[in-house]
Amino acid sequence: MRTFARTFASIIVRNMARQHATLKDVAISAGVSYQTVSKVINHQVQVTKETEQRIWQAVETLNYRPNHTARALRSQRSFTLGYSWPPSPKDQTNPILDQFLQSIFEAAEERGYYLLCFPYNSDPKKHLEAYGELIDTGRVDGFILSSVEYQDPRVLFLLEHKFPLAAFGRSDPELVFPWIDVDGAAGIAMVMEHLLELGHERIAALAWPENSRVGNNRMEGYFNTLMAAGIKPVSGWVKRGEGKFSVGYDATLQLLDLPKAKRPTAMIALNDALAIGAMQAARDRKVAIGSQLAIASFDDTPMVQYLDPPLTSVRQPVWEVGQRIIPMLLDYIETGRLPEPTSVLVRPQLIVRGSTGRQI
Amino acid sequence: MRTFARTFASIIVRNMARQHATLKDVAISAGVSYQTVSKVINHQVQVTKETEQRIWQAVETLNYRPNHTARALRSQRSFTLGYSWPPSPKDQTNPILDQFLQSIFEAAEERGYYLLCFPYNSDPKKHLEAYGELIDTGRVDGFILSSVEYQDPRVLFLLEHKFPLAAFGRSDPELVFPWIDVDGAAGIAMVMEHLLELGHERIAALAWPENSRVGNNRMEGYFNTLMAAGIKPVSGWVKRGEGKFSVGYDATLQLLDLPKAKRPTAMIALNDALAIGAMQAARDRKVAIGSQLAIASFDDTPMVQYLDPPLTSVRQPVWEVGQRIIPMLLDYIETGRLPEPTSVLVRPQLIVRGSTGRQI
DNA sequence: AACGTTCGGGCGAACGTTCGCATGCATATA
DNA sequence: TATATGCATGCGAACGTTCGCCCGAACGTT
Repeated sequence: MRTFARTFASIIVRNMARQHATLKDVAISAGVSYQTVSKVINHQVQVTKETEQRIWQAVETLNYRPNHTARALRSQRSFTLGYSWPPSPKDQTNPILDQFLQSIFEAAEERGYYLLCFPYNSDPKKHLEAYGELIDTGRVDGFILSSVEYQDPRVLFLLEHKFPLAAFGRSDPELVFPWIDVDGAAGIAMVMEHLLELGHERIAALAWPENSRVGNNRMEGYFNTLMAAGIKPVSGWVKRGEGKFSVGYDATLQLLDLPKAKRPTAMIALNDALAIGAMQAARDRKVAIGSQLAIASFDDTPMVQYLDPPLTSVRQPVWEVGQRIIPMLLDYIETGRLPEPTSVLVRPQLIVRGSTGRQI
Repeated sequence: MRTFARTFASIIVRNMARQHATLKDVAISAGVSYQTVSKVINHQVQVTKETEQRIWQAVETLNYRPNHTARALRSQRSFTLGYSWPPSPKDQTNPILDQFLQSIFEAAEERGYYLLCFPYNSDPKKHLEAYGELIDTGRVDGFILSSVEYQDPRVLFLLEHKFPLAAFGRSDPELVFPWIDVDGAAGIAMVMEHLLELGHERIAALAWPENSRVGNNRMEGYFNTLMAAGIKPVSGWVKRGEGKFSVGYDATLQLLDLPKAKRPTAMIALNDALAIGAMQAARDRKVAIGSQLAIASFDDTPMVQYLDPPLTSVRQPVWEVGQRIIPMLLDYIETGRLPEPTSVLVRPQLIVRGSTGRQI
């Protein structure tokens, strides 16, 4: 037996007697039928200047606002977008969450939409149920997704149900849906070229596990740049693991404990936490960051500018992503056709700081 | 002339022919009237075991889900809560946002509610309009507020409109509304007692401007503890400014450049960014953090555990705040009476690390 | 035998919109 | 003068629920 109404039934409905003006009130005040008022408000029909004038006048004096729920019921559209994202682990902060949210809220509001946010259930099956419920109860017109992976169950589910979505991040190339992504390969390539220019040729990498879509994309920038420079990658110099401090710390200790001839002079990290771990390892081994070991990373968490030395990092154009993903989704919802272009790749920006100071 | 429907009129309504089962479908399938189905689903009426059985069976096979919009229209309740928060400045990350959001999303979902998030408009007048619109269009049943200040316009507005709210943070004592807050005074007092135990008696403070409600509350913990220990506060040792790196850095340099006899041996900061600035200043003046100068702060941003040395800081019980604020608001909405207790103060937790290491 | 009570369930209405079509009137056309 | 065209507006219905009231049958009580 389902229980979707378990709380509903027991609610004591409050009567605040808060009366809003309705279409009918406006109609009476303006001396027309309420359907005409509706049409004027929605700019659907031509009326005489005077009638229109009277109607808007009445709207103004009665302080009329169309009831969203009634409008949604009749038009079968909720003007609401669903969004849920994986929470960041306790020992880390999501560096782009706030900005991304503010950006999509603003872009959505501009077109008359709001965002409905719901918890991220770590059990994929239950998480998909949440999407199903929002769809079936008609609460949302589409979804924003982020942290998309290969064969992402959410993407597959929504495609299967032919329900509109737009994602921050790619999935498998053969899955066609609106997405926008930061060109991670280009970002790391910028870092690599920066290091090459500084004279580094022995560059290690702190990477993520091989099943990470985002990680693999960023690492393309590493391998491609090395290849283009005619440098053969050293297999032991690519360390993989979770993107957290301890992984970066341990991996870097291993690298620094290599015999001098086999030691890298620079390293890139796929995110800031790894790089911060690397910096601590360097300090513990009395290796001067910047001059003896250059370190650079990805994300540009605001506070890395205050590390000692400040960390060179790649900054994602988060605000832009938010501003662009919303129109993609809304165009899809409102026209029923995939937006053109269906997918967008934006370039990140390299922020050079002291951690990649000139080599001695 | 208002334009609330400017986008609405021009929308090409898509016909995805996505058919959901309705009450009537279930009723036909179960051989009863659709109103009876409604009552069974909402547990409002007694029916025979067999009838109920047939109805739930039909619900199951047709995969029926009550249409949220219709339910909201009829019952005049949206089962949605509004939330908007001030975006963090570009050079800082909001350390508790993600956890707080996940917590309130989860707590709300548990009682059948979702959160509608909308952008924070820095112009207070326009920002209040957003609240007004959500109220007037019936999109939300109540609001969550955070970063509440003295004479907070949002609080005043909602109280005036008698619209339900619950806040993370206090406002003026004479304003009665549901709120939950972290006891900042207690948090700083814990830090102060920790420093006193270590033998420090010369303790400076990096504080916020005097019009900050949260800041003043935290500083109570500073002054009260000093007074209780019989230590007279030194006026020049309380530095005030925005809670950012550069302020902490500059203020600390000033303190460290005092003649040795007038110099503090420890300092507290009202947030992590200030403390990180202080640490950098200490490094630049070759002052050993922990032994020569103890530094402690408030917030416990995840990454401060990775600073060198790791930073002693006060951690807010963010998850708990989220779990408790939602029931406060929902009880208020559903019963129409202020929740009991109307306001709650929770204690933060002191996390001791190397930055307050033993004094030499 | 007449009467109240309880139980199971039905019925019409309402929530506030939008939609499709009809209608009346004035103007232009045959 | 009769007929087509356009314009401004009205009308009934529908979206999918919940709500309040009614009704008939079964049961027990006087």
